[in-house]
Amino acid sequence: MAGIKDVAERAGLSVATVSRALSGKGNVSPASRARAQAAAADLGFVPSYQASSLASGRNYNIGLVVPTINRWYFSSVAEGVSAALLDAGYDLTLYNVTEANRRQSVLHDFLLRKRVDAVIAVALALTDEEIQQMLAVHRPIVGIGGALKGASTISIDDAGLSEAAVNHLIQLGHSRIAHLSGDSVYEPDFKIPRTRLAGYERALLAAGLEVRPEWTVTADFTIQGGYAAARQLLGASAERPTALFAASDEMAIGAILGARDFGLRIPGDFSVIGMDGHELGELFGLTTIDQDPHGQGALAVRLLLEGLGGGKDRPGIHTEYPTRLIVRRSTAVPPRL
Amino acid sequence: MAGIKDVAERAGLSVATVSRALSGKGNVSPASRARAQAAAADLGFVPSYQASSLASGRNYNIGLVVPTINRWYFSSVAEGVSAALLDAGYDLTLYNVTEANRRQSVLHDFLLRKRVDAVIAVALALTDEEIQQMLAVHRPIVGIGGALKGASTISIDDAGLSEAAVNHLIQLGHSRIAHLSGDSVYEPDFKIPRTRLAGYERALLAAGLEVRPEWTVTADFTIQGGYAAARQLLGASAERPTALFAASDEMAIGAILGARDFGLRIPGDFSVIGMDGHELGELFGLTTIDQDPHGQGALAVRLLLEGLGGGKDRPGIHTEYPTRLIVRRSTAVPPRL
DNA sequence: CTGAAAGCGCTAACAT
DNA sequence: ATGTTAGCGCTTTCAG
Repeated sequence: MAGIKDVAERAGLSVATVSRALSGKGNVSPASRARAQAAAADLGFVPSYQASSLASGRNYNIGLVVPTINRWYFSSVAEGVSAALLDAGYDLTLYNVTEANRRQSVLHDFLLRKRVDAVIAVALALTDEEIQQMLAVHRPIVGIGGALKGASTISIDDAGLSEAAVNHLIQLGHSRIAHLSGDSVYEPDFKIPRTRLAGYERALLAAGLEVRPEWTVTADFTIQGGYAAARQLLGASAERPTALFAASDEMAIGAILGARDFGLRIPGDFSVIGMDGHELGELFGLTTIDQDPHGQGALAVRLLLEGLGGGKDRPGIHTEYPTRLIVRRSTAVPPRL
Repeated sequence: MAGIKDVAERAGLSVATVSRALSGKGNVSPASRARAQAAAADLGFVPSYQASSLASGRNYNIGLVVPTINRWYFSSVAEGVSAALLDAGYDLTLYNVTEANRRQSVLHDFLLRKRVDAVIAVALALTDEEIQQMLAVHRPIVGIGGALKGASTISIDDAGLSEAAVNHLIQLGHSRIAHLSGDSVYEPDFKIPRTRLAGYERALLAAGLEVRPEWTVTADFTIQGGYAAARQLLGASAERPTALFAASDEMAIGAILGARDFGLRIPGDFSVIGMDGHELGELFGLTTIDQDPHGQGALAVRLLLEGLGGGKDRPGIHTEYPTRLIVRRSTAVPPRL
């Protein structure tokens, strides 16, 4: 295990110069730099992160906190974060927090222990105190998918986009529009399902359409859940809706599958619009609103890195991430009665 | 930022005693321990990881290397690893290595820099040299999903299980059995697709059935890919197979969808068996071989922790992870001709 | 059982 | 541009 000292010795330089030469910071003559690099290469020198972190206070490591890594949205964000971080030479520490009690420990034991320079929290509402703690020790936070008081956030306009999705259906001529909502048990921290539901209702109301409670069903954000809920909806409603707005693409796909099993043709008999931009949507011809989670992850990293590099402690900024409506084949005019 | 020194002062003890009291190592009188803990709590003391890592050489951090986090298998492994690690008080550093050239840098810059105590590599063939390097600096490795010379590995019997899957079909009476293989472009490091293909061919041969090249098609392990490949198979074959063994559940599901679009009924007209144990399999009634990636991830952590704790530098051990055939509704006797 | 002191390997003033 | 010198905050001999 060659240390910087060995390198210095071999290069005939001081450790300080070697450190500067290797890190690129500070003034070093080209000649010394070359000698340092050569010596380091010869010895297979690899600097110790802990030592340099301890000495400098920087970690080159950011923490990513997600409720699960197993759902498309979250793994897409993670991939975006990971790629951006790798490019920047940072490590990514993954905190897959599940139960409520574990959150405590994660935040306290890990994040606060200055192992990470910053935190990206996805769909996780931190308390004001937690945020203040992090910020107090100079650890920037960016939240994806919801408001985080005092921290920077990236999110989409859930209510507005839901409204737009429903309006797409209304413009096609639908008036019997159901909603497949997400169960907040599975999204405990943010009220995304509720916000999307609110957008749905607002669009209906704005168009003078009735909000029928029996046309709002709930599932767990998965294909399986969407399938079951859609069957319930289609099988139990006295009057069947002609269109459905699902709060996630996974549930939308489940609904398409469920509707098919009921002998309904998409979109001839039943239109479905989703939300997220899931890659599987293409296969099902799913009309959806693409929110590019990969890009959101990359943006979070950029914000953080700029904040880290620029140094200013400006208060959190909020970014509304751009989305786009992708019209495919799962939505069309309602069937003639 | 209270340090251990402040705690020591407040507790009226030396830093050494506080360190021992808080870490639980070494002999400390109950009274001192209590005082140290109280003082630490009062001050909100949180030990610095880098400082203790630097001093002790231990990191409480393991690296997980995956080719992608976006596919069910890998995110399931990651979740298993993450949960087990959290329980043990370890951090998880995620290395999502994609292109070949990045691998170099990941291994060198990150893994070797003693940031991690050990590495779990999923479906990633490390070179002998890479393994030796890691082992040389006392960093255990466990590989999941393939052989890693010198390191410990966890894998399933790909060839044997594929054979079993095909035999399931043969026993049902099928003789025209196709194979949906994985494209090794997407699995560059291990020859899993080839191994599964070999098992398929072996089973056919053992049963005296002909291996027809046109009945082996290839996709990228995804649902979309499986869908397209299955349509190709079903649409192009002069003589249509009555059953299909897919090298992943995702592709199997795609194939079911593709077959449905061809008007085939599963399993009446066409049987499909997959491999992996994807949670979506249930919805499609997919017969499959469950390999429990979550459990494999947890096991990898256990192996590592035991190795780390026990200390012995025994040579890598190989574990064959148990699997089970789950017979659902996608396989049945072949149609009468 | 406890304390003093010597580092862990590097970075960052501060001199030169 | 380069070297010297303190630490970063903790763990760990080594004495007592």
